[in-house]
Amino acid sequence: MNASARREKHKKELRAEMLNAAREIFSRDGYEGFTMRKLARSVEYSPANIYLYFKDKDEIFDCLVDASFADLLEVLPQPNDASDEDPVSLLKRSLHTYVNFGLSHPNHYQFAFVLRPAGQVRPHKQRAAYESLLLKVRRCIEKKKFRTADVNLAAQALWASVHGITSLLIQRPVFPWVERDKLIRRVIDSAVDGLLVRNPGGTAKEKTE
Amino acid sequence: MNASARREKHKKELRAEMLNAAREIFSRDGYEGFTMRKLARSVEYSPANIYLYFKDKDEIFDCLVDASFADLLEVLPQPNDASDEDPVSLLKRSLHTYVNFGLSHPNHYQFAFVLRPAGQVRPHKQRAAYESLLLKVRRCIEKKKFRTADVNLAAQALWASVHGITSLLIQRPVFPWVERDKLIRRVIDSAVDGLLVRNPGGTAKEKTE
Amino acid sequence: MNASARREKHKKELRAEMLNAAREIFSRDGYEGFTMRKLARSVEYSPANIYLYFKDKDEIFDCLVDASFADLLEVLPQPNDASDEDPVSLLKRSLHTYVNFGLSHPNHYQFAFVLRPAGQVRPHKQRAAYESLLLKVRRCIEKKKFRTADVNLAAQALWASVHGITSLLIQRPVFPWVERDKLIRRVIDSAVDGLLVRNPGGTAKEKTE
Amino acid sequence: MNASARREKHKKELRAEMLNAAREIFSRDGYEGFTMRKLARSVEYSPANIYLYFKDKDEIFDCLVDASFADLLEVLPQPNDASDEDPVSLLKRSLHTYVNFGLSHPNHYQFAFVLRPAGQVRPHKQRAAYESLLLKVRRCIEKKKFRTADVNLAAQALWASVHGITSLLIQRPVFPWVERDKLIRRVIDSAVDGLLVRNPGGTAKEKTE
DNA sequence: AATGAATGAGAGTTCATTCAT
DNA sequence: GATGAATGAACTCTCATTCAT
Repeated sequence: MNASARREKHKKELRAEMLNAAREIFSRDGYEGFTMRKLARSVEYSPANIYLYFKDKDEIFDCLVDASFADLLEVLPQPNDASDEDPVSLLKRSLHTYVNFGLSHPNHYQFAFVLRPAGQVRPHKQRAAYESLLLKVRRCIEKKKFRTADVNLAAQALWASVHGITSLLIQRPVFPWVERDKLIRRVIDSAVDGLLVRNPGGTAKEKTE
Repeated sequence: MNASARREKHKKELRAEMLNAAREIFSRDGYEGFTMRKLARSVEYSPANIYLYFKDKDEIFDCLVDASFADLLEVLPQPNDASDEDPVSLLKRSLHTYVNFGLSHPNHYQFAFVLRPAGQVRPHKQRAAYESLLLKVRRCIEKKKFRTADVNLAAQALWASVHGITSLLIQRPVFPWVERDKLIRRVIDSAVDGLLVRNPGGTAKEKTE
Repeated sequence: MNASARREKHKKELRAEMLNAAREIFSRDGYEGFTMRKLARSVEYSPANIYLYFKDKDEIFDCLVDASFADLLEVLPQPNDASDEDPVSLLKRSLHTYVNFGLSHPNHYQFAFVLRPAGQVRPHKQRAAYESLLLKVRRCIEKKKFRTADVNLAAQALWASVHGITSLLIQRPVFPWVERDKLIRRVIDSAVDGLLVRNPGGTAKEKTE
Repeated sequence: MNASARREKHKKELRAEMLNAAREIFSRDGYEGFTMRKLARSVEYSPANIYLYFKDKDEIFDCLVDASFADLLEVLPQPNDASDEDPVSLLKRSLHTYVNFGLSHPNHYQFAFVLRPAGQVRPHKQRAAYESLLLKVRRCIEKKKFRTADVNLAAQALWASVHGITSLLIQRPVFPWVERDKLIRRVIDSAVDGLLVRNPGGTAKEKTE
């Protein structure tokens, strides 16, 4: 039906609008700083109305976390494609994508990795993102590119580095950072190159940044 | 005056006691989970009494952040001592100290680098810690150990890596991390070695972890 | 009109269905525990739809009270039938009926006599039930069975007793009551026998319960 | 200290004032109709202030129930005194006291026996009141005044009657009751006399009311 | 120096009710 | 006849903060 379909659509849009406003507030003010009333004010509806779209505050939060991980996963290069790409290059590309995702969706990133880590985050989707990294690392190991055979060690070291640069850039925007892209490249290159086997020819690019 | 001096001393002690209790609560319960009443109960004074020592909740928080940075600075190897140590080795030692400080004082670390990034952090002491890192990086550059001459680029890349591993380990204690020390060494080695000049002899340790 | 008649009928049925559901909820959850939404969910209509059948929550409540009294009246022995029954025996039978009605329709009884005494109960139907009692008492007096000629005094004393046992049994189901039927009989016998003239022959049954 | 003592006293008075206001509201509006805000308005303090005197709504309610039973117990003739009084006469006196207590403290009575019986009332003091009745009934049985030897049967039948008249008079003040005292006497006399052995001399007063 | 008493503001949430469709 | 969407008002309760003493 046209009427009911329009209504359905409107409902979906409103929900999305609420989620966007909520993400903004959560990121700006933190978990406890978010209030249903702030959200209501922001979307210009009554507080009560929000409860027609979400059971409670936590449901909103969980929705946002899920969505953030889903978005991240979507943007990450899938390990199955890029069939003949050099695994190290694919890996670096992935790490760049990760950082860029964080920087261009800082709110999403906060949800995924910073906010409220104490309150048991359902590890569901989180794990999927980590698995995606594992896969790419495993490829490098299989192709004898890495000095280590410990997939988890390598993956976690890499994650640490990219998380570090991403979260610092997001959380301390006023710090006098050097040129952003150069910095990111430096971090990722060091983190990956540090894992490579030291063949005479050296995969590591030798240019002085 | 003896009496007033004693009083002064008592006041200082009480302030310190309050700050310690506050840090405990802040890091156990988070920023919003901290309440003046909890603090009052903990130090066994009335809530009102706290206001004789601190203007408000935020002042307490800021004090703690400052103190955390001060503590960090104190523990970091001072660049002037250990004059004849290899600057790269000194740098690595510093980075390890940084991570270890964070892990053994997670509360301090949270204050210094994670909590409430929104509320304008006064960059005061924060900068001092960064300066300390800059100094050590500068040494490495002066001694031609690094491929880059950009002190800030190198320092920031290093900081990103160590912050990454520190904050992840603190914030996600339940994640199935590999052996902690090995992971930290891997991160720091990669980050630093990635900056080194590639002399044939290679400073980078070649052992497969 | 056939169509409109059918509609009228449907409307009546729906109203009745709503009232039944409402009674269930009112007596399960109490006056305040009843919510329009619960009712709506129970009859599987929208909350708004209820307002087409009832002005508001209170109207529903009042309807139920009225209905309860009507039901009670229906079940009470009508004074005109059983013409030749001993009036005392008829009276006792009525009182038993009253108590049993209360116990087997505790919801009705709560509505009729316990719930919301504050909110002005419209005395309409309530009075009819009392009249029915008056009639039977009057018979006893006319037949010289009672020591008192004050119909109201006798009726009210009787009502007090049966209301007492009924409401206590309903409201305090966990109390360690003695055998229920014996207790009820004891209450009613005392209440009625206490009103009888003390003829030597004595109507009062002399068995030790 | 004078100052602190005065404060202590003031605090007690305020608490008492709050309890009185609360009882009023609970009785008028029922358990759910009572709100902390109404109470606050009534004592002319801020809602928050009430929480300095009572943990929450339920604590207020429980206090009132306890106090009501305590008051009732206090006023009931103690079974140990009245050494040589006729046990039947003592019993009747007790029942009159019970009814009068209810009528002159209708709010207390509501708390003790009507309000919120569902939510587990702590049976503590309630039982004490019942025990007090049991004792007096037992005396009557020991002195061969009663036809029944079942203490609980007799006690419960009596309780039912007096509860009936008390609660009706309280809850339906607008009903056209006959003269109150006469009615109460009639109910109690019937209830007790109905239990007596039928000796030729008859304890039952033979006057036609 | 210390505190008991008090409060305004605000949190999340629920409810009866309305109204355009 | 029926309902989806919306809301104002109210709820209990907590918090940071103040002020007279």
